[in-house]
Amino acid sequence: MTLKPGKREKRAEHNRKKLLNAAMAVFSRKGFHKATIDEICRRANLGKGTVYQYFDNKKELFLGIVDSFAADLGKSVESAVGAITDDLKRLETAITAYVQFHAAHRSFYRLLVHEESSFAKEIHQRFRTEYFSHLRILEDILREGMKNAKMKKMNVRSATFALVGICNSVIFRWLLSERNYSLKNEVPVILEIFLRGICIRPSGTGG
Amino acid sequence: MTLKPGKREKRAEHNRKKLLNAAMAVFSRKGFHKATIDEICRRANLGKGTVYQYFDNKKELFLGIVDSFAADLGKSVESAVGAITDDLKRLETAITAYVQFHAAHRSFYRLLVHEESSFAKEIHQRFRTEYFSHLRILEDILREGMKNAKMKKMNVRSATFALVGICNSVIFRWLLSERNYSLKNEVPVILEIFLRGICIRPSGTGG
Amino acid sequence: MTLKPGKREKRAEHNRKKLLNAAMAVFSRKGFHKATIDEICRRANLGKGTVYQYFDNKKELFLGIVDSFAADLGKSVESAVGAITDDLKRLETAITAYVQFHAAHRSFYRLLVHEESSFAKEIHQRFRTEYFSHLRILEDILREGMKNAKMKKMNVRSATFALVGICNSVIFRWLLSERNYSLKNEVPVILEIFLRGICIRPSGTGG
Amino acid sequence: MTLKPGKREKRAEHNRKKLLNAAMAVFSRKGFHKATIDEICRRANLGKGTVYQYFDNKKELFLGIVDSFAADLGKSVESAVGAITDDLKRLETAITAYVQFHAAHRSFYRLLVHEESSFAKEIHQRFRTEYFSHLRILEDILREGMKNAKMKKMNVRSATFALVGICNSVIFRWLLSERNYSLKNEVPVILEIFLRGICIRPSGTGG
DNA sequence: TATGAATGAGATTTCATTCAT
DNA sequence: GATGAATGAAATCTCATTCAT
Repeated sequence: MTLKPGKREKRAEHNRKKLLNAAMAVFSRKGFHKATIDEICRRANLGKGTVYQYFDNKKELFLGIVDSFAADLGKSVESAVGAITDDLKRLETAITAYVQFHAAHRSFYRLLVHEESSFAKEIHQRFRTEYFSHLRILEDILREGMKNAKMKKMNVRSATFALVGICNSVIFRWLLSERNYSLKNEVPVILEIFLRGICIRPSGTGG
Repeated sequence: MTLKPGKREKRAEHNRKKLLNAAMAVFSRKGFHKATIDEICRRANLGKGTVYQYFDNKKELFLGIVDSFAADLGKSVESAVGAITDDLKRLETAITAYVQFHAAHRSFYRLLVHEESSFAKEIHQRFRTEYFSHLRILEDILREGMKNAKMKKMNVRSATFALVGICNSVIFRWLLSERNYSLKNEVPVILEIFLRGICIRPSGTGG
Repeated sequence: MTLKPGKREKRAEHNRKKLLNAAMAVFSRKGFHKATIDEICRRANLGKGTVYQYFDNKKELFLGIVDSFAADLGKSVESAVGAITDDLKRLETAITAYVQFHAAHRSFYRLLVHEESSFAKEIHQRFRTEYFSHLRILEDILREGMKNAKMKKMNVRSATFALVGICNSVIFRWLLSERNYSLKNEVPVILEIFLRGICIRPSGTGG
Repeated sequence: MTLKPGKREKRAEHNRKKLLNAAMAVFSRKGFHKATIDEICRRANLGKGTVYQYFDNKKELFLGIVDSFAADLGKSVESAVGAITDDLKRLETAITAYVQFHAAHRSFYRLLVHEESSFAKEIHQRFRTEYFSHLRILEDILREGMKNAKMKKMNVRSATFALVGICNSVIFRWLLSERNYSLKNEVPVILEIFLRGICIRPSGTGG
């Protein structure tokens, strides 16, 4: 019980890590609200009070994870990009790193991007036809465009999701902002990117 | 309280609607978990028990809203697209309808896409630098590309969000799926769309 | 909807009966507390409000059943005993009628004598050994007595239950009374009946 | 609040006991359903949550009492019987212990045997004549038998209750069983015991 | 410093009863 | 008379947080 006076901080750091790991596991399985401190500290093999030694409250614990998760993600992308100089290559590498990091930490990704994952899934399952009737419309348009040789042949579903992803992200940004710009004005941007991409001369790039 | 003597069912339907509206308002302000049945029925000017006459439980109430919301969104996009025949025009119209519908129902959109809106905001505010260090990297790449005249000049932030949107959406789709395809293989798709768009002949269109 | 003025009472009586039957069924399956008015009137094919036309409240409905049940039981025993004159024969007949009536209405019997039947069963199952350790002791005594030829050879379990039944019933009576007599003084009565019965000359009667 | 500094477990055990006692008191006054956790923990001077630290739910709390009660009853009978060797003496002692234990814990006995004591009492009071019309018949028979010198003179009411007790207990046993034996066949057993007792040679014993 | 028993505000849900139609 | 939508008091149970040990 009595540690050499030098080991104190060591143990403290160790416990903090144990807690973060346990919390990460539990939060991403259960979502923020359904996760309980009890389960977290049981998993960390630490007393409940100890949690409050290191984190002010449940929310701070959660944000503590976000913190370290975000830092890791940043580092991961950064180191992947590394010394690459070609812009497009850098972009590709960054995207790959980003995507793979999330695939590797899928559970927590869910937590961050679609907080209540189980719910999202349920909604999807129940309203595949209902909720995604607009998705269907978009799909139809794209499919038609491909048939008419106006659009590149590719996985329609992927393209649709990409489009919706752009839209949602733009909307999301707008919502988080002070909303002092018109969302409608973003439509051309969305359209431009989705239709023709951001490259000036799309010739001469490998997939 | 002042109702035309037009039958019981009339009122029943009326109350159901009142509940859905109240629930929509409360859920989207507070998120699913923080919203309370109490507040919902207070806002609807109805007794607590009445909620349970129409919905089995809180979750069903929530899904009841999603249901009608999704139906409305679908109808909105559909009717906007209407009789338009040109593919690209259809697409633009659909996107506009989609974006505007969400802007008009922003509170509920938040609920669906980022269930615990307040949380998302908090994360953003607290970790603007931390969490979005990868965002910064992407931004840098894009900015550089624009400077080097490799990419179109546009709002860097918008472009970045568009890119992240595509990525997230693709990841999300993968997570909801049975994951029997490799996420890594989606990177070229993302890249292709983001860089060169989905149109086959990008010539002759102004930004 | 408008009945001939003479049929009114007819229907009233009919509905009352329907309710009593439905209530009997539901109460005896679920016990008093778990039974709901809803289920009762659904089963009776009558509106919820109608219950309150005939009975002041749930309890009165319950007592209404007890009432008619008790009346039936009384009639059943009475008519069985009928014109029989011999005392012992009367007794045997009465007991048979009593026992059989309860067997025929077992569900409601449970309700009356062991109100929360499911609970009683659960207790029995969980504590067969625990709770009935005293039962085991009694059984041992009786078994021993039979072995030593002091007691008649009979089903030990039946005899034990009979004994406990006497005890419980006597205790029960005492509890319902003003308790102005000593329960201890009842022990000899119990013992006398159980050991030697209430007949004066037990000789010459067939079992 | 004033506790010897003797460890956490000490207090834990102490609180568990306090809860059991409080629960015993409340349950036996109100019956299972009318008893509230609130009242129980108020009486125990403990927080509501504490109840759930020790017992999974209300039912388990209830069964927890049954458990300890049953154990005590068993011990009580056992120790009373102790080293007594004579069968009849053992029996008498056991019965006395059994009866007295219940008299001492009358409130809980009520709970076990007639779960909703208040109800039983109410029925008795309201239907003394109705419900017990069959009791009256039995009483008449016994009274007649005593007058005719066929039965021993004793408190008619006590004898009647004893008889009904035997019957009910036998019926009860049958109900809890798989019912693969005929209840009717138990009538001779009941009759034999009630009329002539279980002793083989009833001669030479005074009432 | 670490612990985990104790806490109690607060949430969901049930259901007997009322009363306008 | 019959109905069943509306009601809201009341009950059980959860769990983040505190604090004595």
